[in-house]
Amino acid sequence: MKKTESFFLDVYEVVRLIPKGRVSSYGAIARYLGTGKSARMVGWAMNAAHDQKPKVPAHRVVNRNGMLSGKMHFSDPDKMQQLLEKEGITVNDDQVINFSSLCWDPSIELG
DNA sequence: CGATTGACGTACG
DNA sequence: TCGTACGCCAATC
Repeated sequence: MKKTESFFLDVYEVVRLIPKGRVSSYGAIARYLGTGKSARMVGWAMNAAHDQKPKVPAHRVVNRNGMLSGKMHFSDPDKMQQLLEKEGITVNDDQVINFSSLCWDPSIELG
């Protein structure tokens, strides 16, 4: 069984579940998937998210600080912030404002 | 097969 | 508050 593959798909699935106008963190997703400390694997999965047919809203995934650490990996660095602002999320200095309230933790929201 | 890297997070000083 | 160090695990060199 391709463990890594299911892990990637699982990450994409969770990311798609992030409601519009909300954001999540790599660590929160990692913990929900059971990887726990391996939040890097979530980011690594995101690296391949561009190739996914169902478009993955990777712009809704930021680090635990609410900083757009992955903006540079988008087609255009500013695209990520534009998408977030388009959904009603305020971004300043590559950082999500009021992130604490906007943080969408799957381990909590999904139960 | 060993060393390096990385869209992270926590710990320590 | 900020910078450095370490762990985590898979992919890449």
